[in-house]
Amino acid sequence: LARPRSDDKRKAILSAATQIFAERGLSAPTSAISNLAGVAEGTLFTYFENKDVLLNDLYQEIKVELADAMMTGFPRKKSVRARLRHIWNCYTAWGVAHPAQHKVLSQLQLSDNLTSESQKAGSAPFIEIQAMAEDAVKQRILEDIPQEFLSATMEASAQTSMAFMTTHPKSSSKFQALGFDMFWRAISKK
Amino acid sequence: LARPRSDDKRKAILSAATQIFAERGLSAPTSAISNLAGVAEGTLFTYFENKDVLLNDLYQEIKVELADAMMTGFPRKKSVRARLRHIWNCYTAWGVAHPAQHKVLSQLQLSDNLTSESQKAGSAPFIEIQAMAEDAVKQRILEDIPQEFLSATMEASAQTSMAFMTTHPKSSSKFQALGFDMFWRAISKK
Amino acid sequence: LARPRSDDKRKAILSAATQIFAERGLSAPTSAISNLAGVAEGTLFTYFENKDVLLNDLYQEIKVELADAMMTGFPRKKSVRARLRHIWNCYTAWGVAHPAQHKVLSQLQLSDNLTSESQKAGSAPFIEIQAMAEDAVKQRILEDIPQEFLSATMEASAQTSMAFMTTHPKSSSKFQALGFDMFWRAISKK
Amino acid sequence: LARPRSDDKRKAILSAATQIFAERGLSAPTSAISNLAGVAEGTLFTYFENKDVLLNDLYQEIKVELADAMMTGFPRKKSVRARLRHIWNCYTAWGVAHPAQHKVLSQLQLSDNLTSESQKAGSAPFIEIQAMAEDAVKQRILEDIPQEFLSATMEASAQTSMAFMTTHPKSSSKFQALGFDMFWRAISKK
DNA sequence: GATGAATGAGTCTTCATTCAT
DNA sequence: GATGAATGAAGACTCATTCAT
Repeated sequence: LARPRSDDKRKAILSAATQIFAERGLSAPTSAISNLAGVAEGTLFTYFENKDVLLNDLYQEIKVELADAMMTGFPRKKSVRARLRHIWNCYTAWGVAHPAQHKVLSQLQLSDNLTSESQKAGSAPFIEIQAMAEDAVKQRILEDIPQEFLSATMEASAQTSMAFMTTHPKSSSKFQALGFDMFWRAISKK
Repeated sequence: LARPRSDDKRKAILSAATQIFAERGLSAPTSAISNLAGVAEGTLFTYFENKDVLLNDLYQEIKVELADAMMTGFPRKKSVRARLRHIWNCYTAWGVAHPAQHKVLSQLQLSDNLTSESQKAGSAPFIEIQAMAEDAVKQRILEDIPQEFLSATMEASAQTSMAFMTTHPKSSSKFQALGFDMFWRAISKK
Repeated sequence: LARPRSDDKRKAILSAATQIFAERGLSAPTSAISNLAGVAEGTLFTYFENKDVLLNDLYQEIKVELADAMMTGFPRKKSVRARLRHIWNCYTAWGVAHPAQHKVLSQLQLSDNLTSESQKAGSAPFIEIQAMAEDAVKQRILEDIPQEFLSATMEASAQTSMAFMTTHPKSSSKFQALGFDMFWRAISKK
Repeated sequence: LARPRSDDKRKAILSAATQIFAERGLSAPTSAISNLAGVAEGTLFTYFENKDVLLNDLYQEIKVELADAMMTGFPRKKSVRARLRHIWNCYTAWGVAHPAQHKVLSQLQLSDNLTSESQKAGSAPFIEIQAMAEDAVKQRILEDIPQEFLSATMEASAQTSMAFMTTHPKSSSKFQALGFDMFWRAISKK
């Protein structure tokens, strides 16, 4: 192959897209992205067929990154609480450490640009978490809460914590802990 | 230009904007709005200086509506739990009954279009709720949670419930109750 | 109405389109047209929804002009030959006098841009000619030639004459006459 | 660059170009051509300096093919009518058998892409026909028609026949014969 | 005040051509 | 020579906003 498609360039575009979309919203021009990535406007379209594909690929990319962050060091053998706490900490830490990715993820989840395939692919890395939750409910460790509702609640609670962790960097760990305690009270038996 | 006369027209535009933004996102063209409102494209700009102003005014409008819905019949004399429950029920019921307003509100809160003034004005109607929460914390009825964090948590939890109430209409009241129970466990002492 | 859509402007755009398309082909940019017409690029699209509509409207416009040129002074009462001669003369004279229109018409007829509706509308003004031809065939004045084939032959022959009339302006009427004589020999009995 | 070696590749590109241009017009992208030809996008440009050169070379190629089709079995010794009939049959048969080539030829002749050199080269193979026609005029077999006008008329008439032969395959030979009869009446003495 | 035509900068995308590999 | 990624100038069309009527 003559000059193979460069993975660096692809990553540069995705990274630029993350930054630009975070700063200017999903309606930001592709030219701003190619510009920041240091490639020609047309080059973006050799790596991503069109803007929608870019959006969807970006979504999956971030989701994988996030899943990686959450599952490294996952204490499979420990208590439900410990495992949830691990996820909670990783998720909120990731969000605070990667505000652009986090913001873009939120925007993408609300937008109409995600294909159902992307959504499926995006939730795949989180299957283990769901399995754990279902188990815990069956074991009567958690309240009888539909699994999806539980996930959604965790998501929402973590988002709230993250927001405060970002806004109050000095109390970051305090809000991280407080958020989890509240979440745990919300879902655990007795 | 001073505030022009026809309040009907202003309301028609705001109502159309709600519908259009809910269906097509905040980047929907103003022409779609004026069109649905039954006024000329230019007319929109005699009622709202520009699109950003429209967005901010719409935000405040919806917030006021929402506050109205939440405060009518507010049981000032009852227990903290009863009062929170009232707010919870009103809020979620309003969201389910007014999906367009609710959706637009979420979009606006995430967008970069809101001025800090709008945000301030938008939270004004909720002062009473905040006061109540602070009181309850002092009275040791609630956990020691910063007031803002408590509000944000309530907001997030209610959003989650609403989403499920809308998606599962038959279990609407079940999710409404479940959501509140979880929220109450999260914040109440012991 | 505030500033009603100006027929002058519409005509200016159509006229500019004729000139530009004749000079640079149907793929000429719309900006060249708006530019020549003395309007903003966007204005073109308030008069014609998109380029295809412009193309189709232009086609019908030219066809009507052409039909007008051919049918004014049409000698309904004279012989078939006289009537065909009238049409021949008008058509070729029109083509020579309006080379841009003529060229664009040819291009449009070959392009894939014409809707079947446009084609129908475009041939409407020529119904009388077709009726005459069919009559003449029945009356045994003309050879037994399918009406459509006869029309097509006339069209092709006239095009050929026009081309030579344009290229050899001094012999214009000679070629006009020669072309018709040949055409008449081709179709007439005996 | 000197003419590169693989004649196969050159032919593949020309053949692909014929098909693509016939289907999608002369504005079809060169990438579609290289793609169909099974070569890289850049390769096309080692065989043809640019798109215009490709267009002109294709024109000459088709013209030569067509001349071949018309002159094989040419009855040099027979009557003018027989010789013209041979040409007529070969031309129309070729057009019907090679619709893509035929269509592209028409498009090229109308386009502004042909250099005068190409046009000269393209008409070279038809010199013999022209010579025959001039002879016949001198011999008073044909009407006194300028040679170029006669050629143009034959071209136009044959095109018309071809169009009907293609559209009405069942009456193909009928239209072939009818067209020639009309053409012959148009040009022959008495 | 109301109207909607006019404006033109801005957007995504295409494509002939170049050139590094 | 062959390849196909890279380029960037167009091009069709949109849309917030202005302003003549």
